[in-house]
Amino acid sequence: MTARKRYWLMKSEPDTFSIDDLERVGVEPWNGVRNYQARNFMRDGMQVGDGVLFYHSNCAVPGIAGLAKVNSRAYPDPTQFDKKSDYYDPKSTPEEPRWMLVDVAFDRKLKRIIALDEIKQHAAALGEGFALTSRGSRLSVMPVTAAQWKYLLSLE
DNA sequence: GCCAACGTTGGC
DNA sequence: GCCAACGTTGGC
Repeated sequence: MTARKRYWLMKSEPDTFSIDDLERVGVEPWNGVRNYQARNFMRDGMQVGDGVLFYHSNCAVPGIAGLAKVNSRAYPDPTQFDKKSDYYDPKSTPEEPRWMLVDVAFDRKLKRIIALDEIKQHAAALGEGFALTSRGSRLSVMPVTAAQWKYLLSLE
């Protein structure tokens, strides 16, 4: 039995990894998440086939740039064991890995970027609990309800 | 590049 | 287990 499809928003800095990069490679291990809450969403919440809003952060026009899909169950992020990686975590061991990731697969680019600016204007419709529009939130992986998903894509 | 907001670390 | 110091995120 499969559980109902869930929805997520995942942030990426386009200078590092953009929706175009994802389109090029097809599938990408979402490495480098070093926040427990974000990890827990990937580890405990994500299922293969879930929908992902691919969000561009820390750039000229932050916003939702495309759609992706969760393409694997969570597994240990290999970069945590790699001493040469920026994401190396000396406190993590292969026996007890601290950081998990999922593979993310390209779905499609949006016809246009749905800018954060614009999303903020719909904050009321999206609800108080939405981490993207709640002040000061830096969460890089967050759940999106089916209603929020539908609403956001209706802006496209 | 600035800096507010937030999460984590570590001394006590 | 408190909390100050520090590091990071990410919009602007």
